[in-house]
Amino acid sequence: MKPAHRPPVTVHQIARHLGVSAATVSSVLAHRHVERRIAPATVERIRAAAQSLGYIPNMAGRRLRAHRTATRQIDLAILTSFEAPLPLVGQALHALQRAVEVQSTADTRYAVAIEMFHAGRIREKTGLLDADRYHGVILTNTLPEDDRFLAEAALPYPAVILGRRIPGRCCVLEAPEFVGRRSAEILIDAGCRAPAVIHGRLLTHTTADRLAAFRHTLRERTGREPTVLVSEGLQPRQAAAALEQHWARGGRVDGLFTVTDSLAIGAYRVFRDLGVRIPADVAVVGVGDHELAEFFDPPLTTVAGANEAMVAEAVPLLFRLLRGETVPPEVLVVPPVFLRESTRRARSAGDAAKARSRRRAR
Amino acid sequence: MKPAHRPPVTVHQIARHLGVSAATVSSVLAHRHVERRIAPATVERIRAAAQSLGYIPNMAGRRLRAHRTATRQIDLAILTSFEAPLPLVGQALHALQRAVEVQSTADTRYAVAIEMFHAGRIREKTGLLDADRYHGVILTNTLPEDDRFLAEAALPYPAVILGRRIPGRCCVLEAPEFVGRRSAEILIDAGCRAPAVIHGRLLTHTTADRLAAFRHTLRERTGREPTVLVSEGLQPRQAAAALEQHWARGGRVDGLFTVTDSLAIGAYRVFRDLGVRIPADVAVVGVGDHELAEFFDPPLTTVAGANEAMVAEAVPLLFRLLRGETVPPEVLVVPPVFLRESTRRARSAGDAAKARSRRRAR
DNA sequence: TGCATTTGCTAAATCCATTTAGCTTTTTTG
DNA sequence: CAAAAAAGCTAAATGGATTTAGCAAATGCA
Repeated sequence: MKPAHRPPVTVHQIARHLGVSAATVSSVLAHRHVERRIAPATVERIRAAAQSLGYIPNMAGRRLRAHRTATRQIDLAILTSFEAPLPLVGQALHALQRAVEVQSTADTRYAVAIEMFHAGRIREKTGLLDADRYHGVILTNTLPEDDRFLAEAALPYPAVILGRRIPGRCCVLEAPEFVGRRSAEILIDAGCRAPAVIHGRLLTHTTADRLAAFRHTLRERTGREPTVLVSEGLQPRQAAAALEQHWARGGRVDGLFTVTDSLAIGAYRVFRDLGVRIPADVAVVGVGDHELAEFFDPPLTTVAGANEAMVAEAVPLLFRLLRGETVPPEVLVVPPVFLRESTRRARSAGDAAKARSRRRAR
Repeated sequence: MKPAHRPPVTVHQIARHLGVSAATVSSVLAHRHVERRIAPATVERIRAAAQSLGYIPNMAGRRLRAHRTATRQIDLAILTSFEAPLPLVGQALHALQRAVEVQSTADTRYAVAIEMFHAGRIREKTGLLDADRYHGVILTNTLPEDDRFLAEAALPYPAVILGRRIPGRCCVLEAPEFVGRRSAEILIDAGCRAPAVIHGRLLTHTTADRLAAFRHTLRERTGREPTVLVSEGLQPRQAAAALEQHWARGGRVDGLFTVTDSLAIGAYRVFRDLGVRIPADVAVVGVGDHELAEFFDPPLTTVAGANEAMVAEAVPLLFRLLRGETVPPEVLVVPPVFLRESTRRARSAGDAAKARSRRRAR
C-alpha cells in the first residue's frame, strides 16, 4: 500500500478553484448542464478542472442526497480468503444473490460484494472493523490465525461464520469429524490396507479437523496410520507431483483420501499413467462434490464438504440477524455422501466391466 | 420484488419517538454509550425502539460523517449474468482484486462487488442507471437483448465491456471468428467427416459468433454442414442428454465441437458408455480452458475462450478510465489454443498407447 | 426606450449519522 | 452547607453532492 498524498477533491474545491459555485460544478459533473443551462465554455472549464485535479465523486455523499425518498441500500459482503477455491465462494454468492432477489422490495435494494483477504492475514484487511461498510457479512475460508483475531475483534455488524466456531458469533459448521470419519470408513470398506491422504500445505480449521478424524478413525478401526502426502497447493498438478514423488520413492498405496476433489483428479492422472487401476488397485475418495466429480473416469466418490448445505443455512441466518432476531449460536450441517465407482472395489476383474454395462443400461 | 411499505427509519425518528435527542440515539447504536455516559435504562429503551421500528443504518450517512479525513472509497463492480459460468466471473474477480491491492493507497480504499442480472434482462437491474452506485464496472456475459439496451442506455460511470462491441464504450473482445474457425480446422485436420457442434439454448453474442465461424469454416473447407445439437444448459448432464438423444435417433458423429468444456465432459461420458473411443472414433474440441481440461481422460483439446486474457486487458483499462484517461474503444485478444489428446487422431490402434507412454516418459 | 424573456449562474436547504462543546441536574466531598 | 465533581443529556456543526427557488445580466421584441 502506497502512502497517502493529498486530500480528496470535492466539487467545492473545483468550484473555488474556478471561481464558480459548487452547484454549477455538480450540475456539470452529473451531466445536468443542458437542463441547467450552463454555458458550454463553463462546462468545458469544469470538466478540464475535474480531470486535472483528479476528481473522484464521493458516492456516500451522492447517495445520501440523491436517493429517491424511501430507498435504502443494504450492503452485504462475502469475506473470503484469496487462496480459497472460487467455486465454493461462487456457491455462496449465488445463494446470497438469490435470497437478495427474494428479499428485495421497492424501497430496499441490496448490494452484494465479495471481498478478499490473504489467508491468515485478515487483520490487515482494510475497513474490517469499520462500522460504515457492511450491514452484514458471511465470513469463510479463514485460517486459525484469522480465527484468533476474529475471536477478539468486535465486528460492528452482523456476521455469519462458515466452517468454524467463534465464540459469540453465529456459526454454521460441518458436523465435526464427519467427513474424516466417513472417508476412512469408505476406504476401509473398500478393503484398503495401505491408505494415504493428500492435502495442501495451508490447513484451514475444517481441513485440519477432517484430517484428524480420518487418522483417528483409521487408527481405531485398523490400528494403522495413513501415509500423509502434502502438496504445495490444491491444484491437480500439485497433487500429481506429490503423488509421483511418493511413488518414485517406492511408496505404494491402495486407497487415497484427497481433501478436495481437484487433488483427486490430479491423482487420477498419475494412477492412469502408472497403470494403476481405479478402483481395482486403488480406491479414491474426494471432498467437495466438484460439479464434474460425477463425470470423472471413473466417477469419484465424494464425501461432500457441506459447503452448499452450509451456505443454504447461512444466508437465512444472515437475514435474521439483519432483522435483529436472535439466532442459534451454532448450526451443524451433515454433509451428503456420494458413493460412486472410484471406491467400488472390484473383487474380480469382471466387476468393473459389469458396472459399466449396468450404467449403460440405464 | 415486493411493493414499498414504509419510509426508512432514521436515528431522528427513533429520537422523536422516545423523546430524546438524535445524539443520544446515535451514541447508543454506535456502541459509544459507555464513554458518552448514557443511562443504562435509556440504552435499553433505545435498543428496543431501534429493534421494533426496524432501524437499518444508512451507510452513506455514516460513511460521509465518520470517515477518517482524506480516505476515499472507490466502488468497483463486476456485472455478470446469473446464468454465466462462475469460474469465468471468478477469474475476473481475482484479477480485479489483485489490481486493487496494488492500486490501494492509505487514502484510497476499494470495494469490489459482483452484481448479477438475469441473462437478457439487464434493463431490470436496479440501480444500473444510477450515478450513486459505482465508480466503474466491468460488464460481461450479456445476451444480445442486453447489448441492445446498453447501446442506448447512458451508463453514468466508466465501464469496460467484455466480449462484445457496444458503440461508444470501451470493449475488450475475442478476435472475432477465431475460436469457431480454429475449432473447425482442428476437427478437419483430425480427419473428421461428420462433425457436430453442441451448444446451450441461450446464445451470448460471443457464442453465436463462434458458431457462425465454425459453420462457415466447415462449409468453406469441406462443403458440409455440421450437425447441431442443442442442450438445455451448459451442465455436463444436459450435454449428455442431448448427445444420447441424437445417438438414439441413429445420428452419428466423428468430431465434436462443444462451446464450453463442461459440455465436453458430458459428451465424454456418453461416448465412453457407448464404447466410442476418443480420439480414435471421435475427436472432441472444447472451449474455455477449464482448469481440469488437461486432466480429462483423454486430455481435452481446447480453443480457450480468451476470458483470462481479456480480463487481463480489461482491468488496467478500467483503471485508466477511472483516471479520466482516454482509452482505445476496442481491444482484440487472440485466445490461446491447447492441443491435447482428444483431437490427436490415432491412425493405427497403437498410436494411442504410444501417446500414453510418451506422456509417462516426461 | 421599455418591457418581457432567456441565459447563466448562486444561495441555501437537504439527505443521515456522528461528534464536540456545553448545559443542567444530581451526587460527592471538604 | 457550599463548592466541586460526576452523570446524563442536548444543540449545533460537519461531511459531499444535489436540487430548488430565485437573482442579475443579457437579449429580444414592439
